[in-house]
Amino acid sequence: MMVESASETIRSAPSGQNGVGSISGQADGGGGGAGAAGAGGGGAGRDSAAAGADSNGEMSPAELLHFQQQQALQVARQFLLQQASGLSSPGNSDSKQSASAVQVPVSVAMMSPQMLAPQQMQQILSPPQLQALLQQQQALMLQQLQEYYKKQQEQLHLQLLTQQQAGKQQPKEALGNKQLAFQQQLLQMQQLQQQHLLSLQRQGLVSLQPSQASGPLQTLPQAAVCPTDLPQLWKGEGAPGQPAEDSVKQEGLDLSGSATTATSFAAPPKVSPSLSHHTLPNGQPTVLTPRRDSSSHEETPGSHPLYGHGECKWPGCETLCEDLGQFIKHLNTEHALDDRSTAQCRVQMQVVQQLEIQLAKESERLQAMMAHLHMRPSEPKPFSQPVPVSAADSFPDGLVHPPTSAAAPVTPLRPPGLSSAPLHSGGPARRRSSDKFCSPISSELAQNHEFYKNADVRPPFTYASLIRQAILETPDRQLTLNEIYNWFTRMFAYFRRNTATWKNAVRHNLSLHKCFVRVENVKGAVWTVDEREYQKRRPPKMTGSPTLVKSMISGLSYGALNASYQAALAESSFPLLNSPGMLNPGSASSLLPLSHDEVGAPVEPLPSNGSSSPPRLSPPQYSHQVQVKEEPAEAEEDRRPGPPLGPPNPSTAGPPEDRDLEEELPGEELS
DNA sequence: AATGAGGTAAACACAT
DNA sequence: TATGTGTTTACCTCAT
Repeated sequence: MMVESASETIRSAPSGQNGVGSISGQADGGGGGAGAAGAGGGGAGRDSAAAGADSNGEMSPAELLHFQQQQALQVARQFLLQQASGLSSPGNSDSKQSASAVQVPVSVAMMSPQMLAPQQMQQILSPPQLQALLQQQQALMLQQLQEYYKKQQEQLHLQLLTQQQAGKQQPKEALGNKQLAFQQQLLQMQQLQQQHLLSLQRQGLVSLQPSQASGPLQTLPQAAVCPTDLPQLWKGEGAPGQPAEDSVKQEGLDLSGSATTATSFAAPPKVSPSLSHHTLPNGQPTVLTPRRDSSSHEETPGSHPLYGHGECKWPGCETLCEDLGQFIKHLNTEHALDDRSTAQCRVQMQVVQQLEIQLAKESERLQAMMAHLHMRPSEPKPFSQPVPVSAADSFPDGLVHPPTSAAAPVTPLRPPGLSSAPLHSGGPARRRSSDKFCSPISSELAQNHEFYKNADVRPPFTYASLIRQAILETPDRQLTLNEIYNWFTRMFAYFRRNTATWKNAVRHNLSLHKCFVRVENVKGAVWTVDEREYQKRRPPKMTGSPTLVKSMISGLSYGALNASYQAALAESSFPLLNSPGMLNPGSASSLLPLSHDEVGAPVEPLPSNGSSSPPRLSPPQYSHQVQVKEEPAEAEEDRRPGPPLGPPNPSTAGPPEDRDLEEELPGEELS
């Protein structure tokens, strides 16, 4: 016990909330503080947990692997986007085309999580956010890598030139037809490098000695960074000197390493939100230094996919151009429609194809890995839950889980539904606010089921809402404490650790909230949910909400969310799957965008009293609940002392289904 | 600044 | 006695 609690303490520290405050950086500037604060207070013997408080997020090897896989995939995707967009643009030089392109949702930057510890980030960010963040980070990384590659290319170029034309070598401009061949080779080389990079990243474990390289790939060691090396990239250069050490150190994939990794993502260059990402029309995020930022901003309107950072982005060309006009000129002269350009274009095409193939493979691999690594938790336990084990996959609510895993290999990375809540709240996702605003827990869960199941991310729901969800998912609406625990661990990777902490929290919540009713059962005590009480506890304020929703969304959009992204957010945010009949998350979300909130809003709000029962909910059910609670005296009794109610409870016997529906709608929605 | 909600830690009682 | 379960209290953070 002692041990456990001790470790718990350590772990819990990070979760503590010094959310935004801790600027000191991951490891823990905050940790100590938080710990101290937390422990310090109480008069009673709180032994200071402060001592060991170390916020290092811990990742098991499996988790780390998963994480790295995700990164690799993201990188690949990014590459594809970039390559693809780069490919498409060459033809026309007019800036309008820039509009095309895929957007990389990166706006989350504003959250400037840079200084947060991994754990904190997880708490603060929702899966979608994390994902966006990851993308952002990877975009940055890519940028770095690309620049690196370019430099390497240039070097190679020069080498070749010097070798073959011993004499005056004019930079790239002077490239003649002869150089064409070289250039193509270079491009292919680049392609190889990229692929290699991907695979290396995938493996994560690979570390290369800077010196061992030979030939054109010489650069790989530095370029081929495993996630843990990223910080170096961000810092500037591949620091040829360190790689050996770092790689060795990180090869171990120990916890600290993983923590570092996570952190590294969180602590990218300190780019101000506005600067941090610029998503070029071609979907290529550009990392802008403050200095350039301004200029790029100006350019943005008339930017060109092949133009960024004041230089030509044409493969192998880094010609500096003062402005877009000059660039256009350059483009027309240097990269006009000729053999060379078409050849390069062809190469680029191949690169894209290769990457696509690579991506597919990687995706497949990831899927397999995840299936292997995370299956365990979801596997039926000997435990035998009174309820359908299937619960994990089919929510009673009638929610249908998106065929995520099967269809989208990357699912874990991109939870289908972007929960707006977290974005909105900006603070710890679990905060009450999030609880209220976020999409219905059931739908959120349904949509991100796989994600939460596999990613060690703290779900943006309150314990109360989670407990409720767990209970409601069962056919008979009741669970023993242990079953609740199991549900938590089964559904959320996050709760597979820190057990003492969250279990305590669960118990605490069960006892604390009136909405949870303990019922004596034959086998022992089971917990049920008093929906009415649950509804009650929601503050009235949220009621109106259209405004809130809007503000929320606008808040979300804050940065530079493009319309589509916002729309997506809006959609996913309020997928009220309400209509009892059709609870198809997918369809629901797609069908009801913003309007939902309105629908949902009214429902939720009704905190005041029974009246609350959301219009369309099945009143009967509520009445049920009401009855239980109706009698203050009895209710009370019911509750705590838990006078053995014969049949666990009304809800059970009767109309589970109805309840489901209704609950889903009103309750969670709002919450 | 006050208040409420939620999270965490811990003490304590009770049952197995 | 060791554990698990429940309850309660205290303190903290955050949002309103």
